[in-house]
Amino acid sequence: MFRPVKNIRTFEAVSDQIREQIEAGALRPGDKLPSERELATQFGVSRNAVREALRILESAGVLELQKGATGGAFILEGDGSNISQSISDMMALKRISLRHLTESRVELMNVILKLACANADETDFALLEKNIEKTRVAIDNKDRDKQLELNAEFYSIIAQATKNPIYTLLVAPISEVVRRFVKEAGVRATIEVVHTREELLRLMRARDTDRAIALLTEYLETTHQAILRRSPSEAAPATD
Amino acid sequence: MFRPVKNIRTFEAVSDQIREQIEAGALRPGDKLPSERELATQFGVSRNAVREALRILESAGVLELQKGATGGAFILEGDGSNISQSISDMMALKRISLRHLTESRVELMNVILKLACANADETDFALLEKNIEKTRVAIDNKDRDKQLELNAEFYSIIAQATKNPIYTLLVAPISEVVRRFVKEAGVRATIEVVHTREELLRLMRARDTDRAIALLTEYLETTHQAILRRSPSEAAPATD
DNA sequence: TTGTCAATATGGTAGGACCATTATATTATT
DNA sequence: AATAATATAATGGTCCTACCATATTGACAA
Repeated sequence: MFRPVKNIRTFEAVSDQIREQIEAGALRPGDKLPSERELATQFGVSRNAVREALRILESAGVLELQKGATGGAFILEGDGSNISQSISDMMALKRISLRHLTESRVELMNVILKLACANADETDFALLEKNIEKTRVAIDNKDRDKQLELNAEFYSIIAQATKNPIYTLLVAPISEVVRRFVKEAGVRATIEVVHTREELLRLMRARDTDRAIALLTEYLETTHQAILRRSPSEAAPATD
Repeated sequence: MFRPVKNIRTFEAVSDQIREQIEAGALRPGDKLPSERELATQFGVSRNAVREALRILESAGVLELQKGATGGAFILEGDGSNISQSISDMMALKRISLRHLTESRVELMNVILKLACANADETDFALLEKNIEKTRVAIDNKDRDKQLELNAEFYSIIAQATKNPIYTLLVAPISEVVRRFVKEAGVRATIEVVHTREELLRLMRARDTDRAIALLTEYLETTHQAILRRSPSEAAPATD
């Protein structure tokens, strides 16, 4: 029984070491790393290798790179938005069908809404109120991009109300893919969505979990049907 | 009202274009990209920029780089396993706690198990049976790595039984992170897990959704407690 | 046929050069 | 003295060239 020959690449060794420092707590959010040139000499590698390592960590949302005299690599808080990007990537590779998307969206939102009803506080409700109001304006102005953005935000706020950041991470990519479908299909939002969300907010405030779930499920299914009517091509089954 | 000056970096433009090709379906899993040098000339940028773009996509789990004469960048299937690294990062930055992870795991598995009970066919059951049998052997042989691998596979099979690839995508990274914790904590598997899973399989075959969910939830909570007992440091509350 | 070795294409690493941006120090101007 | 303009320096971003390590292929010899 032999051990596999280690084939670690230079830039991996560098990014691993930086990750270790973060895990150990030696590097904390807000900290600044030495410059690329300095890191290169400290690690004894080329600046290229350092750059690729930093690039990985940047795309992972671990740090941020700033230009200029006082620039450099700064450790971030980490909001997980990169995870959403990854899930989006995976969905693109899987060629997710609308049916699969809607099904998981309904199930996920059921769970999230249940937890949100239980854990939401007045801050969350206020955010939802503000979001609904902005949505009303966007619909009046026929600003579709803004409206789609607020749409994703709405579900994101509900996810945050669960007080478990993982749900926020899961919701974002799903909203993103839905947004793509909606945009392609050219589905237009009516003022009804505002009414539905106001009603949903009322039910959440009343902690009426069951009715809230029922309302949201019905609404999501309606959206699903609207997209299907507009773009029958998307009704085709995915590759798996 | 002015438009923001676009400040997109070269390697971002490259990785974005590749991502677009994937989203559009022009690039599919298994496809091979031109060599770095060829891409550099096609994009009209330096090989450095191409490499950084490929590095990002590689770390995102979108593609794989192979050395040698017939090497190159190959588009991957996208199984979501790379996302686990991002989740680990967020946990290192104290944005996600083990409690968060376990809670969402329980909720997610509840949903998945419900759908799996409804949609699983004999093929899925056979896979689960084989997995359980292999787990029994691994435990007898005290092969912990193998056992942890089979553990993740078990949940993956259940996710696939839902016939919705999104769930498979979501389960993989969570299983992976849990695996890491279990390994670090040194939690040992007993033959009991085999019994539990056999019972779960029985319930699934009987389409007894409620009892199946209850059993799995209890088991997952037990696992959570076992990890906490072994590594009290992880019990520390997160920042939010 | 089989094994050996050279050729070749690919990703990985290195080092140097220069550009664009940003903050700071310096100088000139009012 | 206060302010504005300018030079300076540090940093990330980009490009180029060269070379290394690896993996496949094909030629050649045993």
